[in-house]
Amino acid sequence: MRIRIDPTLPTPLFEQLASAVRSTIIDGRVIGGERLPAARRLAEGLGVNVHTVLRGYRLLRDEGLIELHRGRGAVVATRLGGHAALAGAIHDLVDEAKLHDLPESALLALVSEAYRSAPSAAGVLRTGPTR
Amino acid sequence: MRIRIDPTLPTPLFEQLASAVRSTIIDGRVIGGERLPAARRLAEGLGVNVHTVLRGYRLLRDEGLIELHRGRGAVVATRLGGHAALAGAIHDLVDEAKLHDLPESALLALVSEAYRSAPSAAGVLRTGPTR
DNA sequence: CGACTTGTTCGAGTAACAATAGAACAATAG
DNA sequence: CTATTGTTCTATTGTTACTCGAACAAGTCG
Repeated sequence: MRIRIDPTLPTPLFEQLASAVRSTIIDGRVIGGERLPAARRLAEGLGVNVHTVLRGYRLLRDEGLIELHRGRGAVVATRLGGHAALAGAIHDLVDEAKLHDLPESALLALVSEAYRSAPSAAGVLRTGPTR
Repeated sequence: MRIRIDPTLPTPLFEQLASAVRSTIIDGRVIGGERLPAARRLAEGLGVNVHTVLRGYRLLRDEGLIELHRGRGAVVATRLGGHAALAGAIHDLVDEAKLHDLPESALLALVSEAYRSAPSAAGVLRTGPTR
């Protein structure tokens, strides 16, 4: 896994780090259970503070993509298969958006709003007879 | 067209305003060529500064959704059809994301990264056993 | 023309946040 | 036990974002 971080970009460092790792997980380039580098070591390698790396890791943990354990480090969550359809849906959407010359910011805003107004997965998954 | 903004939310006011107007346009609840309220008047009605409203308008203008003209006001851009496929793609993606229990923040990050499929560089990360 | 409307630009102040740093702590591995 | 690794706490620094006031410029309309 190769991660690129650019301090000159407006995007926060911890977010760049999280995005890079997230992509490798969603794309299936790392398998569940695989161990990520220790925060202190990675921080040194990237030339950033340990807290910055840990913040990125914590972000991914909150998203359910990795697990953090003291003494054991950061581990890619198992039971993460089937993201292929997700990656495909994302690709389709981006294609459609660029077809309409819709800027990234507008696309994100629309997705965000759709996410909030959509029913939760749990609700869709059946909760007994509807009438 | 009813617009509601909440100063207590972490989302910037101008962004809340832009999102509200954007939705009404994408959903087709306002027709192309239709005129939006003048910034000063809308600002007074919402209890915010004129700049806040104008910044929201400017955001939509940069997205190509409206046009701004001095003396004439803000007008919904014509030639905005064909967003149906876009709305569909968004819906599909959100469904898929919720099926995987993927949080909104993670979804937005993935879409964002997919949109600009040309990252920049500096820094390396290796996976596998941490020696 | 001339008064009015409307968006634009300049400048500024406050708040929020990112990033860094040091230290001590708790759980896990070997 | 010893070393590793994430967690928590406090603190500082620099930068950015948001909101706002006032003056300006371009257009509209009688």
